[in-house]
Amino acid sequence: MNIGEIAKRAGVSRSTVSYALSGKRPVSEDTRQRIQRVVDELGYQPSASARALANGRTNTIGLVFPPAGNHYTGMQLDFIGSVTEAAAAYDYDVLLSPSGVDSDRSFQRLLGERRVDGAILMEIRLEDDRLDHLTAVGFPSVAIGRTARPEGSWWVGLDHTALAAACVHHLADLGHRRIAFVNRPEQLLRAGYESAQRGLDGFTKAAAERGLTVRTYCCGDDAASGLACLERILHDDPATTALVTLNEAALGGLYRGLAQAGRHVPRDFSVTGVVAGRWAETVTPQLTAADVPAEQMGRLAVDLLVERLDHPDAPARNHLLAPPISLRASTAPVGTTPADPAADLLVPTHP
Amino acid sequence: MNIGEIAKRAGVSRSTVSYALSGKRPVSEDTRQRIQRVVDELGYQPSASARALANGRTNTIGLVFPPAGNHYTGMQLDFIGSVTEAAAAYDYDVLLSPSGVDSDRSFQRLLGERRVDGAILMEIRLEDDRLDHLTAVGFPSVAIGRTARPEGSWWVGLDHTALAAACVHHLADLGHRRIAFVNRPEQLLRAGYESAQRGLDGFTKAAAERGLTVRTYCCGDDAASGLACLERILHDDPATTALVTLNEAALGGLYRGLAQAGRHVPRDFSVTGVVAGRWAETVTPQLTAADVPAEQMGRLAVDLLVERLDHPDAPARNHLLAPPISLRASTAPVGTTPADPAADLLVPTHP
DNA sequence: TTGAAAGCGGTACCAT
DNA sequence: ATGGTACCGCTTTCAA
Repeated sequence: MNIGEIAKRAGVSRSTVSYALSGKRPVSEDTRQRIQRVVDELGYQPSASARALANGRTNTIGLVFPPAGNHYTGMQLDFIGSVTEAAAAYDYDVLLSPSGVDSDRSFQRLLGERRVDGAILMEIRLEDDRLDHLTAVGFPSVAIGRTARPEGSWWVGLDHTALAAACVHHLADLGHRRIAFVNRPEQLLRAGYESAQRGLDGFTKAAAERGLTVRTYCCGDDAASGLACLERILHDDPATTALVTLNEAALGGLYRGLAQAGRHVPRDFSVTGVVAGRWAETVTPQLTAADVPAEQMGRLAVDLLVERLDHPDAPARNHLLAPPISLRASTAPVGTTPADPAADLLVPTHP
Repeated sequence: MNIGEIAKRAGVSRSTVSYALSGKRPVSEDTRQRIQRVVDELGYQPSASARALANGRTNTIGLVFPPAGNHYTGMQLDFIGSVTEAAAAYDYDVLLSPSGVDSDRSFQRLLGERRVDGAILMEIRLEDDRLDHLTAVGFPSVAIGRTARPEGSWWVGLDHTALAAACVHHLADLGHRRIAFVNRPEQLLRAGYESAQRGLDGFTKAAAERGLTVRTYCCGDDAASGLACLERILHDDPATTALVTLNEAALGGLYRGLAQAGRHVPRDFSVTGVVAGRWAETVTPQLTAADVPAEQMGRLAVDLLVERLDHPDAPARNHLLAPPISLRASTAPVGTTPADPAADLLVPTHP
């Protein structure tokens, strides 16, 4: 079923069908209706490939993210969801590309074979060869995250430095003096992941400013690593009373480690960090955290990209977000005394 | 940069370039190398649209899942990840389509505009108009889940009936007599979602078989709903000692509800269900559950689809999985006495 | 207001 | 072993 068939049945030329459907040229109401009737009857829809070939646009955007091995974090997945739905609202489809670096086959296909009109990149590194490549060839793209020199480029990012610092100040204000930092995996930190790097930076500086005693840790993206990490923290400095984490996937393990060590949250130990909101609410006690507005960020990234696609020489735009800390139940003043016996939980040495 | 340009520079015809690159016709080693050199020099890659138009294949598969509002469950997201990576291994790209029903624009585009060679569908309903449509038009697809009449079609599914029943038997064996069932949201159950329907069925029958007293609940896909649901459970029958859940997203809320009600897991209350493994391990205590092998299922679905695409008249194949219950820490014999004082936790009325 | 025809960039058949 | 060319299905310019 192609446009020629429709033309024949409607007794008009192929171009007229094309124009009737696209509205790019006036068509007499009479023939327009005749064509529409045939189209409806046969359920005709133009071939995406043919159209893409003819006018050089695929109406598809690429979503690039590192292959996560087995596990994506909740945050990454929230991005995928929100980008997909925001794109659907513009009638764009989303093509997934699990590519951590420039040279990944999937990334090459996306660009080289012109499968997409533009791309959204997740998990940005401070020096990101994928972005360098895209910028070099002038390919329309928007980053979720900032490189080391984000000026003049398109992105929507989180102010990880400020967020981590805010967590430190929150804990310091509560009287905590010895706190730990639980980062993403060491491999990612070393690769220069923006959130890991800037987060660590913000944490370290704020802690120095407040004169706190700190230790920083890298931690695998899973519960087991979180548990192990927490054991190291308490082993290295049993007097630690709080931690800040960027590692959402490890959160469950951190909590379990605290429970196993007999530290009650938040009475004996405070936990906070930067985590997507709805995941912060699944743990008990609910996590006091700077909520990553993944939904909003995905939508903004799509808005930006669509704008850029519609106006090829529009000046670069971006959004830097710094959501406030949502106070929930995982932080408390250091050295709180139990308010009632019921709070006296998880303490192994109990008469 | 197109194939004509390459041909010109290499001093051969366009067809020779095409054959040299595809290997579908012998080309003298000499010219092949000459062509390859030009290709490498110019970084030529054939246009996906043109190729798709010419040979009728896009080398893309569609992944169809319901628009989830804001929240995808961990399981859904594991599917997306595993399907994408499995597809990448076959050099297929994945196009996302957030479509719950046949009539969604995105679904229409996928099929009508022939954007993909085949599709994988998630969140199957017992009567699924999307699948009916696909089958009717003979479009290659594989379902993750089974309809009411799965014979002769392509799918990879979970034996939800058996899984829910296994959970019941596990609890009954531990001595539990009054148990609750926490299902997916009512709207999904009524829409005929396979897991919700078959799971409920399996639970109900197994409970009857064991002569248990049960209540069944629908519950929203989020922590707050889980908390509310648990409160209802204990309100409706305070003597309830265990629950089975299919609702992964509510799990955190269920746990919190139990803690708030002063029920210690697993001493006072056992929790089990059907949940993706890595999410079962993030909660404390870790959930004893039938682990949904999302990673494996995604891979199998892609394998099946690729096989179907390569052999258009291969007979339908499928995989029905019934993973065993992984014993972790959230279930225990009913009425267990604390082994040591440390276990004496979360009980409000404590001297 | 409409039609004819030249691309878009490949593939593959038919020749040589 | 290689070249010429029709064709995939749609868009758009040029003409009428």
